[in-house]
Amino acid sequence: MARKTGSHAEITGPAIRAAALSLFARSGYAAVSMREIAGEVGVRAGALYLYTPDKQTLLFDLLRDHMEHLLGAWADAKSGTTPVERLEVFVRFHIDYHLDRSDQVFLSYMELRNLTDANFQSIETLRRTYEDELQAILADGLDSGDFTLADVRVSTMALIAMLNGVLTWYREGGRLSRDHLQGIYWNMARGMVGA
Amino acid sequence: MARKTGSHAEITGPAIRAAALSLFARSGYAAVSMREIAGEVGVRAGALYLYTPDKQTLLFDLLRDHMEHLLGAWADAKSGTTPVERLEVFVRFHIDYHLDRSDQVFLSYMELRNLTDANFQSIETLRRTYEDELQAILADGLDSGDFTLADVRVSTMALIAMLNGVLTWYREGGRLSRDHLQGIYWNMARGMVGA
DNA sequence: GTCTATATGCTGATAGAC
DNA sequence: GTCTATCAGCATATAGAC
Repeated sequence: MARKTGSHAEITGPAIRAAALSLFARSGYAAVSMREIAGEVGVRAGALYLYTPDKQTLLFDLLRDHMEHLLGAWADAKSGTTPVERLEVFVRFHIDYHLDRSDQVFLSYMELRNLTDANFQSIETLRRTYEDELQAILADGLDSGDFTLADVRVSTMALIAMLNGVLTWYREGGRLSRDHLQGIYWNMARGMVGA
Repeated sequence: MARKTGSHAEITGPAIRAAALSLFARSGYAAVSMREIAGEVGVRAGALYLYTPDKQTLLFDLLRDHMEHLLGAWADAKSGTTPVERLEVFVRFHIDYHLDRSDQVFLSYMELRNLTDANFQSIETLRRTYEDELQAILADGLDSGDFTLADVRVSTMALIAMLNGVLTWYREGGRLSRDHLQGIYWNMARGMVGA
């Protein structure tokens, strides 16, 4: 039954977060005003403060939810027995996730510097946890002799940077299908780690 | 002979640009005020407008000068006859340049969205010119059979993203020397292109 | 060349009516 | 739950004194 009052808590809350995500991703946190976000949602600026104590918390909640969702999705997706299999799963998962949630991903590495120190540390911990998942795969592959690489940490950072880069240029519906793209990146990743 | 007037045009102009570069890199263009820049230089906000028509132009000039300097430095540094040699020179040059001018490089891919459309197009053209230098090396190596790669454009973007990533984590004076770092990245790059 | 003073407008956030 | 009205402060940029 649709309610007849002016109450829209279940709608407005998520709408505010969606609008903030989209606007922050497009223009940057510092360049977006609370009035703009409210305008996108269809309410006045004051109404936003029923859903967030302040603008900083709005950003932080977006980043924290993203990181937690990413870690949960990876926990569900991770599979494979050999390091090579597990690396391939990681590469394909990472690309899929980044293309499906490009705004969240983009935000989460563009707006880190606009977090307060405490909030930044909190996000950094989550991000490091995700990096460690890849690092563990590489370390296992180095031990088992499946991979040939000079430095596990450097390879981890290089792989993540390479994969993140997809966001800066790939557009769905263009020359390359997503599956084809993943295949190309998986080949490059394999070459990077000497598999 | 030192002049005795209050005129400091030769000092203040560059100082403004240096302060803007540093502050924009640390906090982001939108979050930095003209007053902050002036404060860093030791003048009042109004004095900045003797050196730049507005804040937008100040940002644009920093990015344009960076890109032009990068292209000039690469023109001086590029060498090697075989594609493999030329790729190694590129990898080492790119890392050196990025570590030597990390603020400029960081700015030039964090603040693109704060440029006006016309200014953005201008910077994009320069950036694409640089990318094309790497892309030409890969295309030559593919033709000659020195490289094995599925897609020249994808490999170009992947290599650049991987190399840019150095900025996000490498700190001079740490566990790895710069030369060691370059060697590791060169090995990974070689693996990526099947050389 | 730099200063002070100022214009005009937008900012994040709050108080109280409905 | 949302609105209107408002606060105090800071933004970019300019004008005119020195």
